[in-house]
Amino acid sequence: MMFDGRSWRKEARQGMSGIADVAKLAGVSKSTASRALTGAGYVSDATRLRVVAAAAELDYVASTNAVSLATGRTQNIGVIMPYVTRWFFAEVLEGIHDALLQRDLDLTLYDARPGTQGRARIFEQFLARQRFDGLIAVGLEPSDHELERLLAIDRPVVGVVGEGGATSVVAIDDDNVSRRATEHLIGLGHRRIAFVGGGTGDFWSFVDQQRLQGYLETMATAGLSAYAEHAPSPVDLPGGYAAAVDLLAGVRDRPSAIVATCDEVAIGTIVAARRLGIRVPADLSVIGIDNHEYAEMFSLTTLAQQPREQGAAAVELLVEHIRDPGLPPTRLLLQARLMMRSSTAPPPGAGSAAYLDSELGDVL
Amino acid sequence: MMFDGRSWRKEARQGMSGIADVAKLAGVSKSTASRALTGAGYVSDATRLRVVAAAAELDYVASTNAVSLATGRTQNIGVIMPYVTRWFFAEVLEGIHDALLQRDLDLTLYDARPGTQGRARIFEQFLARQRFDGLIAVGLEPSDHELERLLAIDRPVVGVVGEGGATSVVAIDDDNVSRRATEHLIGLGHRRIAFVGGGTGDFWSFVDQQRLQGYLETMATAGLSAYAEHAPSPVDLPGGYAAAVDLLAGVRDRPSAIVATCDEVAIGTIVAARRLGIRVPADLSVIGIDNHEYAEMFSLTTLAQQPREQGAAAVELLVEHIRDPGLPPTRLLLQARLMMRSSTAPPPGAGSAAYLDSELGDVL
DNA sequence: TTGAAAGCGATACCAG
DNA sequence: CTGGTATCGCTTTCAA
Repeated sequence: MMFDGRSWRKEARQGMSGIADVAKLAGVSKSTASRALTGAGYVSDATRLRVVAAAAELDYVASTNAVSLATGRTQNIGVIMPYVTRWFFAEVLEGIHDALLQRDLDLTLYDARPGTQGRARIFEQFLARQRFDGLIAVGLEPSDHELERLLAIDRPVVGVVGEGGATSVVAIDDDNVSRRATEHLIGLGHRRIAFVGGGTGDFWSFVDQQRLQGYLETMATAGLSAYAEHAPSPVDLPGGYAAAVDLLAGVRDRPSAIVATCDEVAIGTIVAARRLGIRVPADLSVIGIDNHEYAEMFSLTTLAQQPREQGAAAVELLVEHIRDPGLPPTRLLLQARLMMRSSTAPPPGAGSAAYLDSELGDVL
Repeated sequence: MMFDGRSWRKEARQGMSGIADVAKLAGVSKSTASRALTGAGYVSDATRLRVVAAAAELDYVASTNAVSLATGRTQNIGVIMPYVTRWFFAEVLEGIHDALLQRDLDLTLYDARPGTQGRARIFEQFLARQRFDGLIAVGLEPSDHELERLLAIDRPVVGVVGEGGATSVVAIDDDNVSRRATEHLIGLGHRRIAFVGGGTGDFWSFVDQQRLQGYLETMATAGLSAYAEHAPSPVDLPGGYAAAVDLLAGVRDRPSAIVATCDEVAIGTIVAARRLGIRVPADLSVIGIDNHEYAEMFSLTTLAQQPREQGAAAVELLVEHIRDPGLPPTRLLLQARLMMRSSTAPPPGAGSAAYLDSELGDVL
């Protein structure tokens, strides 16, 4: 006895034609149609053409669910990140998105803001669904428990920013980057150099820790530890602004230069300085890390990283891991480039005595 | 003859247990297990408990692909927007994301930047796949052809920002919003009021057109058409900065107040003014639209909209449309609220003659 | 209240 | 090179 299973959902793919329709129109079997369309297996050129024509004729689009079920591949990549509103993350996201688009892969977004209930749900429920062939984790900094959940999913994971360990990672060398920023300032003749940024209490991100570390070590190496000073702040523009006001306002012997943990903080610092009547770079040098979209407008000297490229590289890496699950974890380190603009200069009383940073030569 | 179809992909769901395993462990049939887990159909409490326990025991997670294939529901929502890096869009995205998370729905992101090849691919290929039960289009402003593709997909669509027409929309009344901004300035005694922002050539967004329109009409109504002036600029901070420099630098009889098309442009304007030695609000009043995260830091008076709420509302609307496909299109207009800060004041020579905007009363 | 079996729409094996 | 058929893992009908 025939049972019409369609009855309970006759509207589901209403109008959509399936591969059976294509096969019928082309006068071949479903198998052949499938082979012709996917390119897997032998099909004569003649029939392929007929099938392709039929598919076009019918506006055939394969049901991804059916394909996924049959192949075990979702053609979808998960992206999980702690912020989508911050510049770096949004840029990485776009880089990932564009790279995926080119490979015909979809992107499912998980916005896992630290400390939120949503984040917990993502780790407990959403990731377990494994609606993706692989996952890109951007600056995630998972807790031990979260990491465990992450490794429990049976799909390759690639990180952007951070250490990696068991998974592949693309990042810049954060320690080295703040070192170069600091050295640039020292090279200009500054001694009293402060570091602005990094967490306030709860969320001290790994990246910021590394950058502070690089700064401190560089100061120590230069024998400038006594001048080292750290003004913590939320890692955004208003945060940098507030921290800079605290650091600079009404103080007589303030630092002559500042290393900011990122451009947002650096720009906040510049805005604060201007408001306080402190001239940049005449009275105060500021260097950032990022090359934010606003950097040029504020003439900010910075170490440029390319988040879009990092996103694209992560996609490449992930795709390789999906193709070959046996691949060992890689650590891809991208270089940051010093962008000389005019927020840094020799310190106030330095005159011509200041010597130029070696890297400056590359630019001039 | 038995054929073991698993051979070609024995690793696919390795370790994952299916509903068959759950059923076996609970000592029931797959059907019963399914009913117990999904809550559809009759199951005795006793067996339900056993099934649920078995599922927990095995860490059972339903294969979304199989579920989708069987039910025709993907449990996934598509979000398409022209930018993910701009404040408003990123905020809406977070609002949508969080609302979806609560409803156990996934989010697939389509970043359709105007004029890019990727955008074309999204419309031609990705949307056609219909990997979602519904779509939210944020400030998309589709071309005729794009709109056609959009309507061709057999799924409900909800817009955020814009007109809507055939689809439901949540938005603020852009025309009215710039009217109120302009009236606020006029109320303070300003006459020479310029409008900054809006497209440069190619992309004149609908929203910006409406806001410019509202400004022009308000000026006309107040008999101030002669003073009206429009400085077009890219709709971002550097764009506002550049436009403001052009508008204000080295001019003797410059405007005493500016309506910016959004806060990013307004802030760019403030930064430019400060750099030029023009005091805000003493010499120049600036009002924006948005209540951007930086607005407070720049003491920006603005008409606050709540993008997160708009995103959440869009989700709500969309879910209703999915539940009941017959529902007629709705247009949900949210109110913007005037946030008085200190970037606006009576014009330079006004003294006590300036009268206060009626809306000011609400705040004081 | 439960179970058996027919789909959902594709892919991939095997035989021809 | 092509076609028949058994899956992928789940839901839903229908009969018991």
